[in-house]
Amino acid sequence: MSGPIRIAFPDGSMREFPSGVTGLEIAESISASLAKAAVALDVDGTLTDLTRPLTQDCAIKIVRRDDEAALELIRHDAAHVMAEAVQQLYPGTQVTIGPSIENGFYYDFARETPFSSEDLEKIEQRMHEIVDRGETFTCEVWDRKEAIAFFEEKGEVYKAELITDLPESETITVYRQGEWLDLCRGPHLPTTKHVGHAFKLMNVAGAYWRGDSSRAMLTRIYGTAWRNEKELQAYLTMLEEAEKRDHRKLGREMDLYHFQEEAQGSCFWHPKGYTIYLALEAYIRRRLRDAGYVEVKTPQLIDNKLWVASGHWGKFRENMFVVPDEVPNTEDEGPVISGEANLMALKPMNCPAHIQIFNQGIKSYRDLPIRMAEFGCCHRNEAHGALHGLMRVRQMTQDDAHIFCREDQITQEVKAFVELFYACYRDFGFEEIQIKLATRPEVRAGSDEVWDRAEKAMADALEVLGLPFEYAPGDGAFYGPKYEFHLKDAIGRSWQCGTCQLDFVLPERLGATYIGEDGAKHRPVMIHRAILGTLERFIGLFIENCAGKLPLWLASVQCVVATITSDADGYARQVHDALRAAGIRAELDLRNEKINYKVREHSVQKVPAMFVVGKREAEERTVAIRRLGEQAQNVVGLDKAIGDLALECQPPY
RNA sequence: GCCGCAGUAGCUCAGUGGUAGAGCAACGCAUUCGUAAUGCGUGGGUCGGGGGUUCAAAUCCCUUCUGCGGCACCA
Repeated sequence: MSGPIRIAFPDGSMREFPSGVTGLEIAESISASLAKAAVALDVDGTLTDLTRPLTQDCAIKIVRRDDEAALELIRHDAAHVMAEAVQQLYPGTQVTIGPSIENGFYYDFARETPFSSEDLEKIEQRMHEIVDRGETFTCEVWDRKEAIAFFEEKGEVYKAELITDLPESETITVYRQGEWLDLCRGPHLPTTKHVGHAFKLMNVAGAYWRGDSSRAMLTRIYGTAWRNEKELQAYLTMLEEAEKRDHRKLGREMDLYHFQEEAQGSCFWHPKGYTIYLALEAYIRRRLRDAGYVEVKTPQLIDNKLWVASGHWGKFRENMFVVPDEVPNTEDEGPVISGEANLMALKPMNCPAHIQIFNQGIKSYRDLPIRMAEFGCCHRNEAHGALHGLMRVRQMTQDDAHIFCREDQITQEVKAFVELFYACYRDFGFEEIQIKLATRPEVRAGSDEVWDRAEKAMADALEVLGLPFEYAPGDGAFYGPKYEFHLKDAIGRSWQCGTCQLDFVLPERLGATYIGEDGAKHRPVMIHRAILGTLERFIGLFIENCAGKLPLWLASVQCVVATITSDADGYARQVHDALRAAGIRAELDLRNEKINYKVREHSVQKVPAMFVVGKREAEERTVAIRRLGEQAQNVVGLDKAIGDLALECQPPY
């Protein structure tokens, strides 16, 4: 071994150790208790095994089991422990991959018969035993060929394939825990005992080998794992709470909308739900108008000639509903459709139609940018398994718009859009918005050179705005790169809402031009953009985000006037009329029920304000205000109460 | 579309081969009550659809549809 190496500690101090020293030895040199608590070593920002020899100068941090950083290891190790348990209990089951994920871990198995929920209990039981056994995790470096031969011999063809596909430069490491071992990059905790017992297997699901739908379907078991029982319980409680704010459940309870099998994936908006929808649409319409947009309306059903020209027929057809342009056969016998008619399609997007409007007449460079908006109802033939309440529907309405501009206007237009986007999201109180820049997909239109330019323009705009983003390679639309703005639902699933897509391709395919300063024809660039995305998904997410307690301006019923006894009926009607006259969405509850019952019912319905009136209020011309979620009653003069509420019902824009 | 699970009254759910149940909701009657469930009574079902096994099927088998959780795909 060469000379000593210099180790930097988190407090800034520096010490020398002989080359080959391990994290465990360093911890021991500090204190026995630290050595006992230590589970891994952070070397220059990368987690490694405690027993790995250090041979270079580096900055380290000793990770204790209680540290946040240990969670990932606990989860990854739990996956290994689960895999061992499964192979013990169900010999012949092949292991594939098992990473740690947010809140837990999973492992994909290849097995003829699927796991049942009783199997999960057994596996969990065995996992506890393996943890108690407390085998040491040891890392071994194997020869590539021998490793492949070993796994093939064992019948572990998936593991063998993984090794075969690892780059030559990669060292093949295997982690052993007692009798059991797995191909793994590591790092791991010192022993299986360190996993602890705060884990739970959650569910079984199918998953394609290597995420490829043309390959084998494996069985995935999901689990959750935490540092202690308290954290585990807190997580399980959070899941229960989240279930209560599921927009599908709330939509039914609050009588907002429903779905039924005759129109799967398309929403039936009830009066109360549609009130929310209309209020939201009106809001975004005001925003767009003031941001210099014009609004249009284009056809639903369009001949496939246009879809062929736009490229949708080639690249997007499997997601389109196609309709033959013919009179259906009305005879009882024989096919309804001849199969020979010209085809039309329900529009899956508005863009080609907007270009048709742009193409009418001659456009000058002075006309640009043209910001053309449409609350266009689109249909997409989504796979059955993809449908999910309002989040994933087949009929959707986007707050869609296309900005036709010159290349030199791209940056300013994109920037203006992103600013408008954030101004709107602030109004809804969404805090966590994740931005992804999705780049060229495999199936695409347009030259690489055009894509280079478009992707660069998109990245530059975000950098100018100082907004952090991640790349989503290959996720772009077939005509251009895009920003995806993601929001999370109640249980943490991420959904794309807003979008902003740069498109050099469609204007060319559909022959859009403008006359430049030089008197020659030029191609406009097209920016496809949506702030809320689809109204359906956005409303679903927003309902989950506020647990059904919508802000006043969006609440379908903003105020209920409820009487204590029928003596106050006449006055209650006056109050109700006055509320309506003030533009407030109010309802009247004159039922012969106790006030307790009425308060409970309207609270469950999440009505934000109640005006309770009895004999006293009628005599004094007041109302007893009770706000949702509060116990207190506030007796206020009628005119002031209505004035204040009307003010509060104003939309944020 | 793929893997798994589920489908019983408007909602939540019980019912493992022998006459379809409960709570809430609805409806009727009584009750006029001061801030989260007043009492009594009544009606309500092709047990998702189709086929099969059986003397007999909500229950067992096959098939199909839809929903749920993932995967794949995507706003």
